[in-house]
Amino acid sequence: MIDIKLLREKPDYIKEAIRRKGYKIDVDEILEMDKRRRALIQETEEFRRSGKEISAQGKDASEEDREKGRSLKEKIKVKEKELDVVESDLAVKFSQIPNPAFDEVVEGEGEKGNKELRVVGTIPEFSFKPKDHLELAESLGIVDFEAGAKVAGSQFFYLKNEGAMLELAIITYTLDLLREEGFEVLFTPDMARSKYYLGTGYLPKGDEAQTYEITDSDLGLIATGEVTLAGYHADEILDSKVLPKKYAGMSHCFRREAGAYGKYSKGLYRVHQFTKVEMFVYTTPEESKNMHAELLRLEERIFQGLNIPYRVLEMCTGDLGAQAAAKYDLEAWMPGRGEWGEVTSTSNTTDYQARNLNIKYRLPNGDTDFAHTLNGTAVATSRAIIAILENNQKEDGSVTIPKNLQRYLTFKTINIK
RNA sequence: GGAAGCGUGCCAGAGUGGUUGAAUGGGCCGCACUCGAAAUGCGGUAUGCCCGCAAGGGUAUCGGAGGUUCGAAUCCUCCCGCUUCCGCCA
Repeated sequence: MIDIKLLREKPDYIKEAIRRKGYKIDVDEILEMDKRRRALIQETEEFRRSGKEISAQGKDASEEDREKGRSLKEKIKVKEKELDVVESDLAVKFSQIPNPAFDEVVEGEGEKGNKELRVVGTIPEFSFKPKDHLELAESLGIVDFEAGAKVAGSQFFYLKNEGAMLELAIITYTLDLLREEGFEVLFTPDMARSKYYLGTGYLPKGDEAQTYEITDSDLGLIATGEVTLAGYHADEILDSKVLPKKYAGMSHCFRREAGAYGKYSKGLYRVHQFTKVEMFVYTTPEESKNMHAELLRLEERIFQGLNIPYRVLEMCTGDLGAQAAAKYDLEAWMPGRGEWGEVTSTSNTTDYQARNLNIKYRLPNGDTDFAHTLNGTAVATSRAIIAILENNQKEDGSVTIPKNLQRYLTFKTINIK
């Protein structure tokens, strides 16, 4: 959520921010509700104050005053009920206000407005028609979608043999690299309580529902390690001396992908469960933009190390989502379809997520304020595997393992069975 | 899954109905002492919300939600979490 004081003081700025992101929210209605809320608080508190005067008399309170106390109690109850309704209505509306994009983020609608910053690496030239990863993986015997569909449903899969080992190698390679860069490594829970996945912006209901919920419990399967990594320091006040706190979290990710059946829903590109190493940083407002650049640099380092050609996109205002003030994606070249495909995404959520989850930091002078949080994909193994298979395929259908992964594996190529 | 216990401030730990935001100790910050430091002494040290230009005032918060009472950290109910023991299990 945003700072409600900002809304009161600069409603026009917020209206403009909402417009830039392409949201439709009635700000004036929210301001009215806020006014009403504050008036009710004042009335309630005045009743309470009177009540405290009576109870402060202790045992000596007269029967007359006790009676007065009884009637005040009733009045408070009525006001509180009224206040509850106003507050919960306000909370629903207010939480829909998105995090304003930074001024420098280019305005645009949806994906079309995104800006390509650079292309890195060489797009491979094949003397034959390159196969897509699904065809490669199946003939190599390293993935089994049929069994996945039978046991768990469509868009679930088994990784087999070299495929499974490849996934582990990708993870170990990434974690080694991030440890070297000062990240703490966490293997996180794959489930979280609702306040954490809601607080990070992953909604279980609606047209684009992402999250699976566990029946008869407050738990849901996480759609990303961002949820458990943000939750790690929720309701805490971090000493500014320990910032930035950098975590590399490995988890499985579960996505319902409701309404997302499209052109690329076949194969590993869009699946209900995958493994991901996520980077997550807690820092100060002063440092968050630098840290965002840092996360992007690391994502590039990881993919350069895997020798995968990619391009960097800067998201326009219309493609940031509610949480991010700025966001970059890496798209890897995927020869099988002859197009770029998203492999990472890094967002600066400023204090927006920190407000939802109550993550603060303390300055040396004792003041506290909301921290800034940032997240970025280090590697989502399923999509990395697509890029590795498709870019390193040979005419006979075998695949060469990128050099930096070979030290983690007992084979240098995967051959047709 | 069964049984018992516990949940208080940055930490430890008092407090079982009356002005308790909460004793005491530790930590931390400031000041004094010192050439400097240690030790010692003195003072300070939660957060949200509401009103206010501010000074300041009000209100809430002792795991969470309800309830009893003029008054609850203290009593009652439910929930959540943690610990220990038993069972089961990787």
